[in-house]
Amino acid sequence: MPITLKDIAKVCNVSYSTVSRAINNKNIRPSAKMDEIRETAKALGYSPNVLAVQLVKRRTKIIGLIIPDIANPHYSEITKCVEDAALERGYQVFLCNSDWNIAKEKRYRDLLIEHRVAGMVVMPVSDESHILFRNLDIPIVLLGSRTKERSLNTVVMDNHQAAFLATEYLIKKGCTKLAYIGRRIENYTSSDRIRGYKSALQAYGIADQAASLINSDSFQLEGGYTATKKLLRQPNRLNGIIAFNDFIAIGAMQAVEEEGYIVGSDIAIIGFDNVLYSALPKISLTTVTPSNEELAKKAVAIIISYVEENEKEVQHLLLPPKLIFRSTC
Amino acid sequence: MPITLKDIAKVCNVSYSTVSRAINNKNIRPSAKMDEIRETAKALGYSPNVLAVQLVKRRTKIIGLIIPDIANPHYSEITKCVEDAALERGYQVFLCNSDWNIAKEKRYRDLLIEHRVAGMVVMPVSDESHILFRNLDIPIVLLGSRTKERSLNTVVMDNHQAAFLATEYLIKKGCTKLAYIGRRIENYTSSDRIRGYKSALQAYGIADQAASLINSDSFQLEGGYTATKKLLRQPNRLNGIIAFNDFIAIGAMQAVEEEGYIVGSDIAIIGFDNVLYSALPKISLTTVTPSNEELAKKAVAIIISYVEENEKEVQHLLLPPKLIFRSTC
DNA sequence: ATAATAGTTGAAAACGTTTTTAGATTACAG
DNA sequence: CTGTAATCTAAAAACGTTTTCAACTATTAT
Repeated sequence: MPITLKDIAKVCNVSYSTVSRAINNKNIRPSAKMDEIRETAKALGYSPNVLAVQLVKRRTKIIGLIIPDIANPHYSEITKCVEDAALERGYQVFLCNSDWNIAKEKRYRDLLIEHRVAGMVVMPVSDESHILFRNLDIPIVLLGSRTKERSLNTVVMDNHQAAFLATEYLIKKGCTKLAYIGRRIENYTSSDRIRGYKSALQAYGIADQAASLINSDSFQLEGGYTATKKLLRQPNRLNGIIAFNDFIAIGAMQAVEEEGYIVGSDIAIIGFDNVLYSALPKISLTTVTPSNEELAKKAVAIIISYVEENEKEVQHLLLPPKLIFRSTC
Repeated sequence: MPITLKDIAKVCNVSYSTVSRAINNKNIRPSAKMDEIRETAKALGYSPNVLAVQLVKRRTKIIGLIIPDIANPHYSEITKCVEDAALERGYQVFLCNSDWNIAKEKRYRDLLIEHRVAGMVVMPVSDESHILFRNLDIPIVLLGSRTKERSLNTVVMDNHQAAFLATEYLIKKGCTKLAYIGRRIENYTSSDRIRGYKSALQAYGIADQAASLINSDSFQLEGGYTATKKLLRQPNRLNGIIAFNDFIAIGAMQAVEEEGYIVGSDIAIIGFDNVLYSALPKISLTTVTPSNEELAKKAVAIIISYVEENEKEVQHLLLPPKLIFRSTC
């Protein structure tokens, strides 16, 4: 059994409250006795029972992180950033993998509440799952997705601006016939990017018939691949593709190459999210993304502001997008 | 403040110990009163305080997972598997990212002890860090790396057999001049694979001059790339490469292609670990790996056997390797 | 109807801390 | 020396549970 305060107290012939004070430096003056207590604590290998501490203090230093798929590099990178940001502030991360499963997400939500976490950072499975996190009297931060109800804190990239930037970049690179490949889903991420795409078209006076909006069957490689194949069979070949995400973009690259065009010079392609694959020399996809570090830092900061500074206001943060220039444009 | 047992007890006019029993179904017979208690608990939104439960039961249902880099797909996949395996047994994962930093690893070790986790699954930063986990009176499982001291549980792929299998496969595919690219490091993973390579050479009567052992500068793409470049400048061209890991293998692929040879037909390449990239159609690397699910399941099972079945024996599990056939051989 | 038994219940202790309270000691000024 | 303030210490309460124990209440067998 682990050593407790009482064990140390017995050895040092003091009460265990004195030991507690010695270890937490709650004494005004340092003294020989205090030193002695600290030394025997170390000698006995004392390790404070965080469970007891948290129980009596009625707060934990744990942040729950709910993400859809830790094996996906996009999420694992964010996880790393959240972990780093938490550690920096003295907090730990309780990892929850919802597996794109809303039932699991709910289960984890309850579990985290039972564990009395300081707060939760959530990348929800879908927009419907947002309601799971309302009225929880634990601070919640939605990461990377906006929501209709304004009661939840959000930290997201400015997707409108991001898509605008991406489209503008292609136009400035000389692209005259553009296509946006994505999924038409009732979802802020999607609709913001589409809006951004459209306002860039307008801002640069690109005619409607020179800019299409194509549906992808999935968010994966295949979706981008088949959509692009279809696009390339149409007359009046396009020369710029904005893909909803990097996977779709990589699928598009494959299709473009198969059809005998050269990615970058014949057809420029830009994606979103800066997935790990995109950096591979063989792929080298130009993409736009928020800084994950920023995203994570802000999210953690919001939670801590609630529990430590007694913040009450709901926060909605829009982070500026960042273009990552590589070889597909 | 959250609802407690006492709140429910007050409403139902019973003692709080009765409420506890009702909620945990510790009563032999179901009765109307029990149902009433459970209903008011639900109505009030009762959520048990796990901290208190864990304190009094003197055990948690948390497994600490210490890995070097969650953003690396290799580790994030294992993380996912550990998380799944834990969830299946009713445990949760406390994620710790050591960042290849032994000081951080130590800090996390202490933190997990303070949290009184049920056990730890560790993928150590280096062989030296093994000693951090000795004599902890918490069950420890080293995942994916063997250690000299037999006091720690280990679950690893049989690296000797794995390298043997990989080499044998190349030989049977018709490769006559082989090279192994890896790092010569005092490390079981490395040395076991080298031994496996050598015993396959011996078993199939490959002469020493037809089989080299090349050092890679790093475990990354570049290491494999430069080593292969060097190899290809030698006379009497090789036709089969066994790389210590997939990154080195992918680097080697790049070099092979640059030198004008065709991966697969001219020069076969096989890696280890089945990193996520390896599955990409553009890469499609043949590789050998353990089943991460198995690895994780066994590790979790060992920890649970200690805490729930009072197991005392240290276990050393060797998991069979698995060849993943793709297009580089 | 009564005794024996089985099942249910409430009080209380325990888990390992922090923190409040009140008491004891020290220090210092008058 | 005494009185007061300042500081330190021990005891006890609290955090929210589970669990033991003893007391009680049904239930069954005689």
